[in-house]
Amino acid sequence: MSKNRSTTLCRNCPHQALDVFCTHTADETSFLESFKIGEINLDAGSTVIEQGAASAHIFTVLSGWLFRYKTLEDGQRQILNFAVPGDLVGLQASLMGKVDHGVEALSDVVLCVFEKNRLIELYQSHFHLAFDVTWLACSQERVLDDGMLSLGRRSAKQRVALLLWNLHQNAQRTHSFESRDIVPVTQSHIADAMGFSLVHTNRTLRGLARSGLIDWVDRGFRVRDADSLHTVAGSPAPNPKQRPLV
Amino acid sequence: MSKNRSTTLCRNCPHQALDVFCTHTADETSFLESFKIGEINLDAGSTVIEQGAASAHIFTVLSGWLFRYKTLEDGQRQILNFAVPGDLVGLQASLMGKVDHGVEALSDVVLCVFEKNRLIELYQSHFHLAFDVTWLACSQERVLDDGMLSLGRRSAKQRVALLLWNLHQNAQRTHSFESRDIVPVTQSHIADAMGFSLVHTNRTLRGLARSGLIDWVDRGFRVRDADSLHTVAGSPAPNPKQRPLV
DNA sequence: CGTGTGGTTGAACAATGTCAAGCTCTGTGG
DNA sequence: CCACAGAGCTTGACATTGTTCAACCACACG
Repeated sequence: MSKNRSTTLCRNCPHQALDVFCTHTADETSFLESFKIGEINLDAGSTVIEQGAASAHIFTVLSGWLFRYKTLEDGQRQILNFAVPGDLVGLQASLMGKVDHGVEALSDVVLCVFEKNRLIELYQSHFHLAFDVTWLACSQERVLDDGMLSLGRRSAKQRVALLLWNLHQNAQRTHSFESRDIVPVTQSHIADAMGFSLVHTNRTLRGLARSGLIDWVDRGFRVRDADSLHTVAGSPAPNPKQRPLV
Repeated sequence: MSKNRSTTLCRNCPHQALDVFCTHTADETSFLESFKIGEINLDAGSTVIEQGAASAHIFTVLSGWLFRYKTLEDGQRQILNFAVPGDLVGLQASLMGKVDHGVEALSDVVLCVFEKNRLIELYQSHFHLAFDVTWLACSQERVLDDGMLSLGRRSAKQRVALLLWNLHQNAQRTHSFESRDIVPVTQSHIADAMGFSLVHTNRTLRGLARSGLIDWVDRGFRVRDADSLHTVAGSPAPNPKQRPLV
C-alpha cells in the first residue's frame, strides 16, 4: 500500500468530467464530501475484502481495476465480475453482514472509503442518491445476469470474445487502460472468469489472436479489431449510456 | 389469467406471519397499502415480463413460483434464478428502463402490483423501506453470485443437488410447496437453470433419484433426504435468517 | 384413439479438462 | 556477472464430461 496522500475532494472528482457519469447537484457533492472518510491506495494483487469477512466500509473505485470472486472448498476460483472506476464495492457486505465473496485489486487502485454505518444517513437525507445506490446495485445485477448467460449457454470462443470486448469497452468508458490500450489481466483471470481451465483458455485466446482480433501481451491484451470481436461475441447487449455516480 | 378478486390489504399480508420476514411499522404498512395499486393472478406458464420489454410496474410475489431467464438469439435459454413469495420482480426493469431478461410464472401465481413511477416517492418518504429495497437487490445479487459459482465451477451432480436443495429450502421457508412437498418444475427448467442439455440433466436427476436423495414425480420433485442432498451439494451457503419484506 | 408434453435411454461425437513438458521473461542472491 | 527460481504462457496427448441424434414410453387431454 502506498503512503497516504491528501485526499481528492468530491467537488474535484475526476469522474464528473466523464460523459459516462451523471452529475451531482452542489448539495449532493458537498454531502458526499462529508460522507467520504478517506482514500486508500492498494497495489495490484492486494485483497480489498476477504472472502467471508465483514467489512466496516463501502468503497468506490476512483481508479484502477478490481474483481470480485468466490472460492470453492477445493480451491477452485470463480471470478464474478470486474469493477472499474465509478463502481461501488462492498455494498452487499455492508447491507447483509458478511457475504461469501472476496474482492482483489487487479491493478494498482485508489478507492474512496465510506463508513457503512452512515449509509442509512444517505438514505435519510438524500433520497436521490439512495435511488442511485439502488440503481448501481441493479446494474451490477444486470452484469451478473449476462455472466450467467455466458457461463451457461455460450461457447468458449463467444464467451471469451464477449468478456474481452466488455473489458475493453469499460476501459474506454472510464479511461482505465494500462499503458498503450492494454487491459491488465492474466490468462488465469480470464480462465477463472469464464469457468474454463487455464489450458483451454489459452487455446481460445490464441485462436482469437491468430485471427487478428486481439494481441496478447505480457499480463494483458489489446483489442486489435473491436468490431469483429463484437461480432464473434454475438450478443449486442449495449451498456447504458450514462450511469449515476456515488 | 383468473378473474380479478378483491385485493389483499397489506395489513393482512400473509407474509407478515412468517418467521422469514421482518415486520413493518404501522406507518409503513399503511404507506405500502396506498402504494399498492392492485393484484394480478396468472396461470402457470404465463409471461410476466417479456424479454426486452419495459414494464410500467414493479411486482411482489404474494404466492407461487416465478423464474427470470434470458434467451440467446439461437433460442437457447438460461434461467437466471427462481423467485418465491416475498421476492421483488421487475425492479431492474423499472430503474434501468428496459432490460434484457424475461420473467415467467412457474406455477399459478398472485402478484402485488406497484407503479414504478411512484417508487421514488417511497425513497422520499420512507427511507427505511428504500433501504429494504436495496437490501433485496443485494440479496438477489448474492443469489446470482452463487449461481455463477455453480455454473462456472461445480460438477453436474453438485450443481443439480444444490439447486434442488435451494428450491426445497425456499419452498419450506415460504410454504410454497405444490401438493405434498412437491416443487413444481420440469426437467427442462432444471436443465435451463444449470446450463446443461436436457438429456444430461435427466441422467443426473436419475442418479440422485436412484441414490434415494429425491423422487422425481410428474412435473416436479420431492426431497427424500435433505441432509444427504446438502452433503452432495457440497457448499453450506446458509441463507440469511430474516429478510425485509416490501 | 390421435397428438403433445414430459420423461428415459443408448450410442456416436464434440467440447473441455488433466497431465506433462518446455519456453521466456523477470527478479534475486551469490 | 551468472545461476536459479517463480510466474505466466504454450503445446501435445489423452481422459472425462457433456451434447446430439434418434428412438421409445407414459400419460393427459381433446
